[in-house]
Amino acid sequence: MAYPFGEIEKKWQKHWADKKTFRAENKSVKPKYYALDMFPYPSGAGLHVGHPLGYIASDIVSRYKRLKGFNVLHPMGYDSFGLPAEQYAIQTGQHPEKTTKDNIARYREQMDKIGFSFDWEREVRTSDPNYYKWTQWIFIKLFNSWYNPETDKAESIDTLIPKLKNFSSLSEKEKSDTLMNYRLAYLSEAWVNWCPQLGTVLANEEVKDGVSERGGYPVERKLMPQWSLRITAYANRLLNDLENIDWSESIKESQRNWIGKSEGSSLKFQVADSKLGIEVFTTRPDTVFGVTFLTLAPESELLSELTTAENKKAVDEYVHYAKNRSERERQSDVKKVTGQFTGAYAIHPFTGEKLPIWIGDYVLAGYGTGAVMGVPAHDSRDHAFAKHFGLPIKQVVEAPKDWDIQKESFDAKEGKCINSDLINGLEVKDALKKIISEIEKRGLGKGKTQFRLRDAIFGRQRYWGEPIPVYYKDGIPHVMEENELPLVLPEVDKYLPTEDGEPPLARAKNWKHQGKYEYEKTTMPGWAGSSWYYLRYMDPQNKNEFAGKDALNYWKDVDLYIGGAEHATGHLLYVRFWTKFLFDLGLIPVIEPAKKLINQGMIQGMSAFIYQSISENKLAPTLYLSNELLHKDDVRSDSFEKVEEIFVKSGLSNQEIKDVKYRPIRIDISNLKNENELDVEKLKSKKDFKDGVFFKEEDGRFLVLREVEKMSKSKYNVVTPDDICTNFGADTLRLYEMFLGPLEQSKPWNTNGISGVFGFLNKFWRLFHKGEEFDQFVISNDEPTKPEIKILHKTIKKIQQDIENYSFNTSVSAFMICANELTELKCNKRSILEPIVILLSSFAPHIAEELWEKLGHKESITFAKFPEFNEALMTDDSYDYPISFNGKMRFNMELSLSLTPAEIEKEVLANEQSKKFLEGKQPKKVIVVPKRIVNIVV
RNA sequence: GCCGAAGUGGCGGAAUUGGUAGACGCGCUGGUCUCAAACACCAGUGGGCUUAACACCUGUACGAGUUCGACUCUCGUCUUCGGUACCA
Repeated sequence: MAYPFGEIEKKWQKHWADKKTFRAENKSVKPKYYALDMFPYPSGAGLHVGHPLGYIASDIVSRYKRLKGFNVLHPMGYDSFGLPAEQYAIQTGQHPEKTTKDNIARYREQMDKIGFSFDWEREVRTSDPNYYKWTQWIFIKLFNSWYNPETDKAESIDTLIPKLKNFSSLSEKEKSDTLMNYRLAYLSEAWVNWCPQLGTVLANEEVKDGVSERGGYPVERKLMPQWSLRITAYANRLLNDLENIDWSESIKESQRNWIGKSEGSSLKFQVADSKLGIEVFTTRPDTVFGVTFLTLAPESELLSELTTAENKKAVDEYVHYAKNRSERERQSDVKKVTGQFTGAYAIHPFTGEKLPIWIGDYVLAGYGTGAVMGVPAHDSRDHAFAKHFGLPIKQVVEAPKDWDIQKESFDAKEGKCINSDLINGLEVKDALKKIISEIEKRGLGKGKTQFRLRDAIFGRQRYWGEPIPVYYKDGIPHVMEENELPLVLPEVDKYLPTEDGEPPLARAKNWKHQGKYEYEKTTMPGWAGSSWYYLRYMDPQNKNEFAGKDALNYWKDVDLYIGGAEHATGHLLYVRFWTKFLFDLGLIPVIEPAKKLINQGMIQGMSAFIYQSISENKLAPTLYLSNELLHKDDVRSDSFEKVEEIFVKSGLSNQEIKDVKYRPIRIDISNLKNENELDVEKLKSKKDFKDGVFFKEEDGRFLVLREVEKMSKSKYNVVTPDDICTNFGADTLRLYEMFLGPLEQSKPWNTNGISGVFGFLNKFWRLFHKGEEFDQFVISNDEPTKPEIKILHKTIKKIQQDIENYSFNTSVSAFMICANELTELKCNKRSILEPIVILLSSFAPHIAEELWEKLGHKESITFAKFPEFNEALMTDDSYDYPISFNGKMRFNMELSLSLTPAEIEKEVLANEQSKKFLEGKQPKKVIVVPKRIVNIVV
């Protein structure tokens, strides 16, 4: 008989909600602890078993910290603006707000069933006007700020104006345009990732492999006026401050790569017979004597002036080609070298040589100056370009012997400079210093640091996002007054772009600032609201401020932040950026949002595939083959003869039958009977499959192919936590998700081990109960024995250490060991069990509350005190020493811990068994490690 | 290509500063209980050798090395997963 988890869990979930057990106070004498989960986007698919993994971990820590006497802030909310709800709205006409509300209700219901200790009074939703009012407010602050390089922080734009020459004499439009070059939120013409299918631009990190991350649509480059945030101003600080936060090395490394700092020099090349100059950025100015050509990006503005008449046609054609080559193509054939000679030449600033000027799409317009100096001998890309177009290759750094510079470039930043005039003979490191100072002395350029990081495009041509609080007056953008916020998202008749290609907001009727001025029509990107939500949780109801000073100063920053690693270069970079910005303005007391970050591993799904026939002939019925049939060596098996028969009957010709192909298609895993067998009848009840002909294995089973993939609705492999809560209870789900393995590791979901965890909870329950049905609560008040005390203290120590190391899988094992040992001792003593219930309460709170109440406590176990362990009570007087000979363990020997190493040695050597292994020889050496091991070298 | 993480039984995974490899759980085998099943309980379970036991050999991706002693440290090789991709 299983313990009554159903009743218990319902009872305590209600109790916690009614009593507001987990309410956090903004004023407290207790130390604070802020445990934050990345809030979810409430998708229509509901919560799957991957979501709670991190939530359970942070919940364990939160409950543990409460027991340790902390005032814990553990909130939850919803990142509720975003594309899927809008796509759904376009399809169905249903307002995204409605969809979002419904989805949130479902998420909430699912989360409530798992027994999280969230303070629900602090819930935030980014799509709520009371919330996005402050997102807009921060945008206005960004607009009104610039980054002062001298103070190295953001300041009000007012401090910039006195530094600008002749500013007051400029026209309004000119003033606006000038300041736009400085504002941290600014409007500019920018090359963007335009996704025609989604009808919007995407940020760099929303594009994966040249297609949109959501939906997988092609992305092309387009020049458009765009609102952007000047995150690049913070590049250095975003990089340097990584040193001081306890985040995983892999996340820090991806941020470092994303920021991509490189040091080098700018260098100007004069164009021959022209006033034009071309500035390049290079990290290897030491190779300047190896330059044999220059390459410009196809987007370069200089092209029109540079290109000679006879090359104009070819250049135009190339530019056209390069522009229309989608990002995807560019990326998929990186190896393909393309380019075009402009006909123009540049003058080498040191040697005066004439260098041909080329364009090539391996040069990116957005990085550096959009121009590179070609040093084919020491840069593999330049090398490939030079080889392809037959340009000379000139070696200027010594390479290892037998290195054929014509065949392969020598890119390493080491060796002696050769053929290099004034830096001849210098090591690269020294040559760099010397040549940069020479470049600076001659006024050709200067030492420079370049970042890969680009400014973040902030506008989206979409409906379901925060309106940007900007209006246009005489073509000049103005931000709204703070007291006019929020700028509420207007109603529209359709969620599609207008016929003229304007964003959906252009459909809003009479939507004008003060009834006169056009509002900005783009909305903010998905990451806007999530860039500061951790602050709003501190004071979510505040009507006057984004959060009150007292709350901000009390909670400060997040102590533990848990979420997916996929946000490494998106959200996690933006939230750091906004934090630093708000700090610069004196609005918050911290420069980093989270001290500690843990990336929980992804819980993958097991997709199921079956083979489907595809034929050109429409008359052909669709056949489905069991997994193994296609892999049989003898394809002419009985089944295949039948397959052909069917096709013949449908009127297919021999050739058409030959052309029939089979492809694996995903089917919903709810159609499976067990691990790899399909319930054919169930699948046939679905309309897409009802006319299919299914071919089974000889034994009558229809097998599917299982493959581990990301768990997602579109892959039909989602497992929700609900069934487990119903069948085994939330406590089992919580323990099981932790027991699966280390938190940070990705793993496919399988329920094979769940009975073990469930069995443990029942066993634990039985420690407190007697009778046939284990329904009589019986506890003894006897004094505990020494072994019982030892078990208790060992467990306290282990659980505490494991929680502090976020090693939850091993704590679950420790609980199991503890229950096994106490069961063995038939221990039902209050003095042992009571503290263990407290330990367990962070992991399995419902059963713990119930037992706690039965133990006679009136208050929730949340307010109990975490027991302390005493090392002295855990140790025995003796230790069972493993005795090894030449490092090989041979036998064990129980020895008193009071013995000195010399005494141990004597005892061991005197032992009968030792004599056998010594074979009469004298031991060369005896190593005794007290309380560890004895090793005898023979 | 580059960066990061990781390779341990049939499976998920344990193993303090280098100190009994395989904890705990699943699965499997045998048994007790039961009319039967479920639950529960007991015993066993890396591989090899041996009729069997005692014992022995071998074993943490592979190959070397350091050490009294290596899953753990060093060097090299291979594989898998994740991130990233012409950033000059």
